[in-house]
Amino acid sequence: MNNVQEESLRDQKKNRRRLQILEIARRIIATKGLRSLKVRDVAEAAGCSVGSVYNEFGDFDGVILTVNRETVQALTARLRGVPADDPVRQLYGLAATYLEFFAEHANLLRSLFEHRMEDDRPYPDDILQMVMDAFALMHPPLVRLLPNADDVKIALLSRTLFSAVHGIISLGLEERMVAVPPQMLRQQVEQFVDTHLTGLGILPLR
Amino acid sequence: MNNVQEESLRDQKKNRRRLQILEIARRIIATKGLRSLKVRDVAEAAGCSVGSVYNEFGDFDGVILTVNRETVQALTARLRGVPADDPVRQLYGLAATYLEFFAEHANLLRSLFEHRMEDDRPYPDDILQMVMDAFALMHPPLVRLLPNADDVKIALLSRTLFSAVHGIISLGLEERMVAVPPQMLRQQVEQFVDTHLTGLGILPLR
DNA sequence: ATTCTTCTTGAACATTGTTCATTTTCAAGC
DNA sequence: GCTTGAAAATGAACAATGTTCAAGAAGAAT
Repeated sequence: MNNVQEESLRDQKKNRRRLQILEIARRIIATKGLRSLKVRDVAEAAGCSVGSVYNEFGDFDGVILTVNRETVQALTARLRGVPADDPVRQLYGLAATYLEFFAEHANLLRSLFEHRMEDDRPYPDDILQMVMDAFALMHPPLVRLLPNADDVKIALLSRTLFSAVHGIISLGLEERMVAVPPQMLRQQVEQFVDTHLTGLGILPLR
Repeated sequence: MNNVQEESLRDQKKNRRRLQILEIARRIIATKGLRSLKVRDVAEAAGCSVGSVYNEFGDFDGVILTVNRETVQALTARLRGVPADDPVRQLYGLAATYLEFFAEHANLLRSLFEHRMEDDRPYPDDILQMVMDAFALMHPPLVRLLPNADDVKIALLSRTLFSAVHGIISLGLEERMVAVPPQMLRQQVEQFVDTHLTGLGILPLR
């Protein structure tokens, strides 16, 4: 049976507007940081009233969370593009790709990791799950490299290793903190993964 | 010569008030998070007007930054208390102590690492420097363990390793993100340091 | 064409950071 | 102790920004 509902004119406009609001919000976050994102700026740039933003996203956090959701989706897509031919190269590739993506979209990533909800409302579960899933992308290559290890242990190792890389990169790119030159950071991450794989017995000691 | 100026009544009150404002701001951040910190709440709890807060700290960021400054000072003091008898134990101790401190003061640490300035004003240099100094506390034990290595390389390694530990802990304690049980996190950090020291050739492969 | 539903609007409101003219407080000089 | 001048405290007013909602506009249904 055919459930394809033809889209009404109303829905078309609604969708177009929704996309435009998100595009503008993302651009502002990316260029000027989350703290510079203002409802009125978004509404004006999108050519609609502030009420429409609320009508579409419930509250302003809704806009931010939707941008964050799309950020982690884009990140995951990029990470999935890393070749899976050789597991060791794949691990290096995941770290290097994360660095690239973070460097390109630093403010968007900060929005994803640093945004806090008002009061104590919980962060949406689906976003958290997507982040964890992205961090689990080191799992398959690690399984191939450590075929005798417990699968639960590998899952934990994957999260740990990716979290460590995240820490190195997010602090390294923090222009607030004595900016590490990008080229040096790349080397730094590579060296780190290298040493850790050596410690796991995957690479030979040098 | 004796420069000890006896403190005027005026200065006494000023200092007392300053301390009280900071104490209250810290308590609010620690218990309800940075986003719940409001000038009026602080002023009321400190028994003074909002103007006095501004008079003392310039703007509201000034209050936050002062709390953050004291947080990194307290952190550094705790890290300096780690015994330096055995360098390997010292490294484990630094990681474990960071975990402890982070777990006890999660919201204060998040304020330190996640607070962004309005517009694009730069984060105060002295705070950044203090954070880097704290992260450099792994330098001395690493020098002892790798006596033949280049000192600049060790400095970088110290920052890398501490940043990695920071990433594991800050994401692990993120109750937003599928909370890792604290006991497990401790093990996780220990295992991580273990593997990395093995990769550096400091510990034997197992 | 008419009616009904839904969406849009933007002025009004609520919250919160910031300023500043006025008042108060304190210390110094007489 | 009183006077006076400087410094600080006050809080009402202002500014910036998130949020709501009654009224109107736009599209869908008949």
